[in-house]
Amino acid sequence: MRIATWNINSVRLRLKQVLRFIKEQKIDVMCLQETKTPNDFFPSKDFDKIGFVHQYFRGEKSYNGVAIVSRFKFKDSGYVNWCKKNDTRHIYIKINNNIELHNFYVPAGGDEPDISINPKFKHKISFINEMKDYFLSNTKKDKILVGDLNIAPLEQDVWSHKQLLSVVSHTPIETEALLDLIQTGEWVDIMREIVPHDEKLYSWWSYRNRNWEISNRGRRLDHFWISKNLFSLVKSGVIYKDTRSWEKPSDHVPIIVDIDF
DNA sequence: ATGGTGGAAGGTCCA
Repeated sequence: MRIATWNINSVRLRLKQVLRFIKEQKIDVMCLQETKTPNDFFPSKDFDKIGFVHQYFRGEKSYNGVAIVSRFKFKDSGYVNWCKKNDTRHIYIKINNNIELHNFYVPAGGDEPDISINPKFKHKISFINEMKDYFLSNTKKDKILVGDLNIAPLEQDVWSHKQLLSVVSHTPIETEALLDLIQTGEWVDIMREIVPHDEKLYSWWSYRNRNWEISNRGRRLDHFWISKNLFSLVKSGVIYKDTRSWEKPSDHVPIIVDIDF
């Protein structure tokens, strides 16, 4: 089974790119973040046409929104309202063998990395802490977690560790919280299991840099995790950088993982 | 030190 995750920054504006990606890469289950559209306007029929008739999505006007579209039937679906908000940042489904697949869009956190003055940053930290509590109390062992977590946890997950230490996405408060979440949840960070920690690895390049490929000031904000006991089933994992060069690109690129079930 | 760009809106917020 080939599962992919991608923050597409508007599912309606990026529809052609998503369909092209699914087709070219032969994706089976596609997880999307930042769909930015209410459920009534989600382009269901366009996914039906390519055989992705199994769909679950939660969206809202202008902001957030997550979706899972699949060529395989899934058993169950649901979501959690994190931080007592109803802001469409999470859904899950159960794929075959009752494996839970969670799709997250974690708050970006604003500009100021200080919970006492920046409510957005406080929200982000609370969100990560709630995820930790949730997966500690959810004792089910067979899980996958994907999405835009808006944190680049390791030194080589950003173009300059030193220069980004006080930039939201790479502050110690965030990176320590995320690494703690990985550890306590007994997750394997698949891409970092495959790519050595001393190699740069990014999934996002800002729109604000026209020469994004030359300057290569990226960050690894997007993640694909799996429960430790399932990791032996993972056959490959790739951050698919090509889409960043496509016409009208998202600023994020997809992650593709092959799992043997 | 600042602003650079893009998306959903149709002014302004968010990333």
